[in-house]
Amino acid sequence: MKFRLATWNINSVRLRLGLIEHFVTNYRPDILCLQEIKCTESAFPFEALRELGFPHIHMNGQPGYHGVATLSRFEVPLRSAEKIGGNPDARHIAVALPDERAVIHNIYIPAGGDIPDPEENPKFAQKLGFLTALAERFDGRDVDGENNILVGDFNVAPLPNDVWSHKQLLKVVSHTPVEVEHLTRMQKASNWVDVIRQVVPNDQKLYTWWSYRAADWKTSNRGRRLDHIWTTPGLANAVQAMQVVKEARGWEQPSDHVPVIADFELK
DNA sequence: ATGACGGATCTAATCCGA
Repeated sequence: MKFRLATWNINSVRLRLGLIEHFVTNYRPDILCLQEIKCTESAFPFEALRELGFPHIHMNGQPGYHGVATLSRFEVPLRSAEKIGGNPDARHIAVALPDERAVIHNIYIPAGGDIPDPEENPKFAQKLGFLTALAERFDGRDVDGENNILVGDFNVAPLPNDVWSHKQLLKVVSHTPVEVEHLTRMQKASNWVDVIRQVVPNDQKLYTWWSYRAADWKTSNRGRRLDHIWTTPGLANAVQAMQVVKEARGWEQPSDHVPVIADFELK
C-alpha cells in the first residue's frame, strides 16, 4: 500500500482550519498528524475536517494547551492514547494501519521551558523525564515484530545542522547536549530511523520551525528542525520521498511550525 | 542570543510556547 503521511504542529486547530484546507488541497496527505490542537473533544472541528476528506479521526485533547489528533482518509483503528511516563497532558495518540501493517504514534514532547537545568526548572525536568519514558516505552521489546512510525513535534533539534547556529544554541532549550543525549538514547532503544535525514544529508541545514518573534523569519532564517518522522528499521526503505513545506510558514496567520511529509510504499 | 509574537482563557492580564 502507498500513502502520504504528514505531521504538523498546527498551534490551534480551530484558528487554522483554513490553512489545513489549503495544505490538504495542495499536498493531499492521506494521514495528517496534528499537534497543539489546543482544545477538547467538544470543541474539536470534526465535521469541517471530515469534509476535507478525513472521515477517520482520533484525537486526544485538553483545554487550551497541547493535544494531538490523527486524521485519515482510510480507516485507522485507535490503538492507544497514552500518558507517557505518567505525564498528565494530552501528548500521544496511536492508530494502526489496515491489516496492522504498522502503528503510527503521534507525539508532542514537552517544550521544556527556558532554563536548561532540571534542578532549577521543573519543565525541563519534565521534558527529560518524558524522553526517558519514551525510551522505556519503545525499548525494542514492545515493538518487536511490529512496524512502528513515530511522528510529531519532538521539540528537540538533535543535529548541528538542525539549527541555524549550533554554537549559539548549545545553551538554548531544544538543542542542549543533555536533551540531544536523551533523544539519542531514545532513538537507539528501538533503532528508530530518522527517515527525513535519509533524504536530506546531515551536512545540509534543515528546519521545520521559525520563531514568531523574528522581525523577518525568512530573511533571518534562524530556524530549528523540531518536527520529525521516524520509523522502525523494517520501514526505513518504505519511504520514497519527503517534503518540508517551508512555504507554509509564509501563509497568512501561520503556525510557527511547517508540515513535514513522507511518502510510504509498503510492500 | 533571547525574545521583538501569537494563542487560549473566567475578555484582562496571564500563562504558555521554544
